[in-house]
Amino acid sequence: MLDPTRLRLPEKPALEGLESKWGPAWDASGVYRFDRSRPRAEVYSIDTPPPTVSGSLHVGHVFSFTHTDLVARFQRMRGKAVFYPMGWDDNGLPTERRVQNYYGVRCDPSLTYDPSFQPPPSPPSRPVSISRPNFVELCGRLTVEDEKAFEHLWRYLGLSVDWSMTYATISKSSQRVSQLSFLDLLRRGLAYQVEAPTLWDVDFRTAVAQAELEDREMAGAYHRIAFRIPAGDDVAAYGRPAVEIETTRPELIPACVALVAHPDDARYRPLFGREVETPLFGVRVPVKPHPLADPSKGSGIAMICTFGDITDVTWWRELSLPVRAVIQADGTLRPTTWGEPPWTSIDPDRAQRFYADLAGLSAAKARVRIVEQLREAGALVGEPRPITHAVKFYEKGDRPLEIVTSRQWFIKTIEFRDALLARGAELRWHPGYMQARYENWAHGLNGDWCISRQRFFGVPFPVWYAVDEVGRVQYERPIVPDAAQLPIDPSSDVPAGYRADQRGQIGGFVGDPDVMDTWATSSLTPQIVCGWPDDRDLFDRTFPMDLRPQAHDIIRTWLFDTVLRSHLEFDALPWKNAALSGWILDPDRKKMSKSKGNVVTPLALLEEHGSDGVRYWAASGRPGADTAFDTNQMRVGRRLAIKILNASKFVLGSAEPQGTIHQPVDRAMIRSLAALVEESTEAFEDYDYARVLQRTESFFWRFCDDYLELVKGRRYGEHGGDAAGSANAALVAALSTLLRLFAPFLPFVTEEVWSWWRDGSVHVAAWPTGAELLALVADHSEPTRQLDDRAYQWATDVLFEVRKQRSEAKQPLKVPVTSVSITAHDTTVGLMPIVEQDLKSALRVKRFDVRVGEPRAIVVDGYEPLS
RNA sequence: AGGCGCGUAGCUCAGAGGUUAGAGCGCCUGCUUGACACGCAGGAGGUCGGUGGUUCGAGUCCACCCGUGCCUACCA
Repeated sequence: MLDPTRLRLPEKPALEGLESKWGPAWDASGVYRFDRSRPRAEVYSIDTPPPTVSGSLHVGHVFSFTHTDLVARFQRMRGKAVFYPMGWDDNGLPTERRVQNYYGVRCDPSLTYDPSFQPPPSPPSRPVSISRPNFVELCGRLTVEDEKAFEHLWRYLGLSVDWSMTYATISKSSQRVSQLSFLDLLRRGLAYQVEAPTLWDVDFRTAVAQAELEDREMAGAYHRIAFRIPAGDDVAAYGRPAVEIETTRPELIPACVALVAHPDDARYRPLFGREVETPLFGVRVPVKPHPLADPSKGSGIAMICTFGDITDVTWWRELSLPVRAVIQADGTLRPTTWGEPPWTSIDPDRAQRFYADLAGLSAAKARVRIVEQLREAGALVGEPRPITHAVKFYEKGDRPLEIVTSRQWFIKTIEFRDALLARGAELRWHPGYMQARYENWAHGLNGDWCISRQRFFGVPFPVWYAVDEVGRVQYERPIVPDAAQLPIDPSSDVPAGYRADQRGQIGGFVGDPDVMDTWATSSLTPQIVCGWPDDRDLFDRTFPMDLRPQAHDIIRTWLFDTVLRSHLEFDALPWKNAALSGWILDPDRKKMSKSKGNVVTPLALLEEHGSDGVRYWAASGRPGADTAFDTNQMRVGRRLAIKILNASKFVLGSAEPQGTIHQPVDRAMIRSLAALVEESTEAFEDYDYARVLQRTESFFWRFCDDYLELVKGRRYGEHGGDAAGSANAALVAALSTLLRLFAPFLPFVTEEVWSWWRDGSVHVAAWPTGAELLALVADHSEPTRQLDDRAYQWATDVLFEVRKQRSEAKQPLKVPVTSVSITAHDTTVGLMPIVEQDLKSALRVKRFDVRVGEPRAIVVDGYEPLS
């Protein structure tokens, strides 16, 4: 166990510089390299979240990535070949935005590639227009820089990633996987294209998915508006000349196609099947019954517009209404000619006059204008009533979403809802209650997954369309490339059987202009990292994966979509376990975010508190629990690391002679350490790393404060070589065990100490077992165990009591205690000979006067005056 | 509105039905002790959010309520 010739103890051990010492050493020795010769059963594979590189890593990333590393290190020490790659999510809108600002450029897809283009040295005030390939090149250039900075931080933090296995979501190989999977879904009819109302961001001018929505509270107003019931109609049944609706979006009146009320609503039943006239525009629209209409909302009758919200889409579809769309892709009201279907009016000139004022305005401006018009026309009943209400936004957007009809690609989701719920139940969630969020989301899905985006930097749809003799694009029959060709970019590559000069020509072809949503590629991370489909050997050794670690706010996107893709592709779960990390909260309990200006630079944190210190803080956050940002905890972690250095120096500094562990106190310590190991292993297997750290730490402090103090004199040989040998053997065994228990949490300090006396890395040392400790002790009979435990307990009781009295007497420790009088039960008194020597040394007590009696008393009689 | 967390010392958190509810930080009092002053020893500090219930026994289980955070939803 201990080789004195191997021992190298530093004079003054310190934490400073351990990160830059061990990072490169691990890299050189390859301790974290994945051994791909191992069979699936001996592999532990991790589907690491690829952080978005356009931006910076924040303390929340450090927090959650540490959690994954803890598990990876545990599994590695358990003997698994850990498959732990690292990815970068450089695909998508955040990168586009960052490149635009960083270089001062804008993508103009109509331009052609300029091979000699160089971005201006500093961003010009007016952005430079560049072609899509040039733009994509700049995205690549910038993300490479970002990825270097990210890797440096992760290495400094001590993530035990195999750095030879990094991937980027925009890389050629990721694009190949993404396009292959898409084409496979297309072939099987699981991906389809359709022109339909879709959620639309008017600033980014792209479709977005349901999963990217968020509600924001906005100021708005209810407008009560009168729809005239045409003369000549029998209005007696309704009894009034007009019906009043309430709306928060009066600017959509020109897009109104019907009114709707609940079928059972007696107030409006007389109107069902009749027509009413829209104010200002005089368009006749039917009044229809539908159960979704809520009699208690507004006036109980609503106008249906194409399209104000998702309910409008439902009504429009289910009631077979026409489309009368006014909001354009850029969010302004379109020019429209009244008098032609569907823009028919009883008074087209009047309608045209009103509308001329609105055309071209943004929705917000049109709202203001139309309220004036309605007021003048007498159609506004009362004044608008201000309210605040939840409005749907694209999560990265600045203006409310609109619903715009456009041609988009979808992946079938709805019909798999039940199967996906079953997959969710099959997955092991850590913590378990996170499954509810997945189920919430699956239950709430209201459409298939829209994966096309009208953007530039992303994985292109690998399809072209023929253009027929009259110039129509044949969307129904996409031309697909051969799998071997992938990845392709249809905007520059040419389909088989065509020439490049036929692009955009009659009888020629066009490429699909869109790119895939970033989640459409991110949802394939298991396929990407495990080598599907080109590296079948790697795939068989790593898939389905063991663990997906991620934050809980992207269950509805990354986790759900990955389960969907794996279900569709392999009819299997992509991983066995999902571990959800919580968020980092401010001291005031709000989620830390950049906008609040309270994000700390992670590297500065690591440098100040040491990577081990920061990891200690992160590891104290239980799976799934939101955790307060607390530099105090980092200081505590740092102190623990320093304590490990010093205690190790003590243990190793005088570890001769080694003997058998035969002293009751030593045996008791070893047995309780064995119990800790068993508990820790079980907790770690259940992903409860926080518990392991907490228990190990608490054991370690007691070990230092009580056990080390108790055996200090003995191990220095004050009570003979045999007694010293037992203490030394127990100390060395305990140190070896504790270092390995701490290794996943504090990789730097544990490796440093390990290197003083052991060959190889602690991070590939075997995870400790209770059995290996118990084997060091010969006698485990019940009477012996009880005696040992009672002796150790009694010794710590005396330790505590005498320390307390010395402290109250304000006596320095160097002052010897002349005698301690002890009154106790006879079984306790019987323990005194076992622990008396240790206690005398530890407490500087000259003599114990012991007698049998009740009640128990431990009394310091006096202190020897210093000469 | 429905669902899921959380509520324990001033702060951050452990307490897996069973002695007198714990730790760290902070605070107070001592102490340069031969691993460590980046340290050591000791002390003060609690109606376990509330009300009922189950139990020999509840911080722990059940019901309801309060506060707080998040997820979800077709709120015109």
